[in-house]
Amino acid sequence: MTSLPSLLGDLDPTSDRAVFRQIADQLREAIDRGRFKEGEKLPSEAELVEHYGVSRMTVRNSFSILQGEGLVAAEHGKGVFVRPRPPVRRLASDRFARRHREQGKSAFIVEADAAGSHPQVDSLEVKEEKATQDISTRLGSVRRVLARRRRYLLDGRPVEFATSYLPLDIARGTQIAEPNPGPGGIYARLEELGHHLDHFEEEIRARMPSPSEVKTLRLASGVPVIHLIRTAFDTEGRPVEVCDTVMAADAYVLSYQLPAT
Amino acid sequence: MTSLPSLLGDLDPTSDRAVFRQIADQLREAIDRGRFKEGEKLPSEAELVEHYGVSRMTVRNSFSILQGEGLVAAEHGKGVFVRPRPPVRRLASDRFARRHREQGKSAFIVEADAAGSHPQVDSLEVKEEKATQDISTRLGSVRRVLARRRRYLLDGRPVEFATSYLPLDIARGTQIAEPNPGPGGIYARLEELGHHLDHFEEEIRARMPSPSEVKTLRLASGVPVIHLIRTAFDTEGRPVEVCDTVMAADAYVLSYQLPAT
DNA sequence: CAGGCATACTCGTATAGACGAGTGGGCAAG
DNA sequence: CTTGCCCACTCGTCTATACGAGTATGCCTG
Repeated sequence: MTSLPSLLGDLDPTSDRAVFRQIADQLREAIDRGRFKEGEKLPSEAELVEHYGVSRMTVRNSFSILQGEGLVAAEHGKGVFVRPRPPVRRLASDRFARRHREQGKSAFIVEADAAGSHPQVDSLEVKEEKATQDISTRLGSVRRVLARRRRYLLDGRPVEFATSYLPLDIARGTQIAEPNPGPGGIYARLEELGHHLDHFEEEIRARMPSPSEVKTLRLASGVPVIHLIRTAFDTEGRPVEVCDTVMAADAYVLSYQLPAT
Repeated sequence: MTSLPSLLGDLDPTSDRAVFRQIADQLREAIDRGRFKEGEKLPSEAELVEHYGVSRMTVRNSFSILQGEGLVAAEHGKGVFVRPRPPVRRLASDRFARRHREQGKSAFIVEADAAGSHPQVDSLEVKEEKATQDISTRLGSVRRVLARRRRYLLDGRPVEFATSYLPLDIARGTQIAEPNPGPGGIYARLEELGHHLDHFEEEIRARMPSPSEVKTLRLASGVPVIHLIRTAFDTEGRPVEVCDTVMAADAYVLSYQLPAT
């Protein structure tokens, strides 16, 4: 065990590239080439210290680069491991089509079942509250809204956190204000209430998570979030719902179909 | 200058939260509350060492957390600054509509001009090459493809890097294989060649950038990329182009309209 | 054989010090 | 006044050391 297998090369002392970057480069390349496979343990800090003849902080700096890239994850007491690329969940753009709604189950549950995963919905909160500036603008200057918060899990792993906002004059006193909105979800209820849906607008951003998002989604470091804001419009052009969704980016691929007209 | 303005509190020695995290928390909160504004300089490492009575590495650890979150950026010799949230570029889902194409200018140029920014296209490369497994699959098992690579800049800042892949039997010898594809871009040429476009499929992922992406997009640390793969289908259902796009996530909001049918 | 403990190995946190390198301002020489 | 140098301040990199805490293993004891 004195010398690491020839998986890793030597440092170039003449290079102006910082040592900890050189080490990170070599590890990254070894991972990319499959020398270290998904879930596999990297050499320990001590082994790399020995192999490269550098101090421990330097090795740790290298690891922290790779963590920032989402390539590896450290586990206290065990080692540093190559992060598995988790199976991703595809969100098709037609998931809110009326025909799906008519089957009664929510899009999330249906899709997860189809993929053979165990879906779960969590931390449901339904309450009236003051609209933020942004939500108010999107809903057309409403002051207070009904907020429906929930977290989605797949095989026990939280992957998505979503909040729906609805104007009180639409939602108050209806089943939409109940924890369980009934078959087909709130879109089905909206249509029953005479708010026939015309189209959705979706805005997509990606960014690094806030600490609270890291917590609720149990995100590894180096995993961004996809922030999706969907507004539902009825046939009169009125916005009837805004849904604010934060997704673990390593769990999702969004998919859209656009006409070429 | 002996004591920092009361912008920052004290450490809680009884807390089990690591000191460098407590410091990061305080700085983050101060930034969120606007105590430090966009572009403003944070206290220097030395000042924080003094204020909190910790070692320099501990302060640097705190900064590295905030950098990982994309909240701050260090500038060598100057200080650590609150990252400005750059103005974002919206990509509408109808940007490839035929009516836009008929005006002759590319979507990027038109949109940027409209937003009052100075657009630029860069590092153009057009060549035939072997298709990767993924591209080959998407294009329907083609072996070799025409690849068109280009980088887009906005007011001098690179924001997007894109590669279009086309089957050789469609593109070879046409103006599509020229550096300048002519007015309306390659979609206009495809239609002229009889490949009438029917629809597009877009796949969206978000992830941390690779080192080479950091370089070509000049990304600050803590900025994810949006990875968009668009496939264009003609009216016969044949995929005629795959466009692989990597965007700086802090420069873009994607926007889609979906029918509620 | 089963349970529990000791131990070695892992990463996490923190200190202290050293030198390098980029930036900007002030001062001195021309 | 202008030029150029020096210096103070900034972050970047690296070393060496120490202790804490989580994990796994194997041995020892009952």
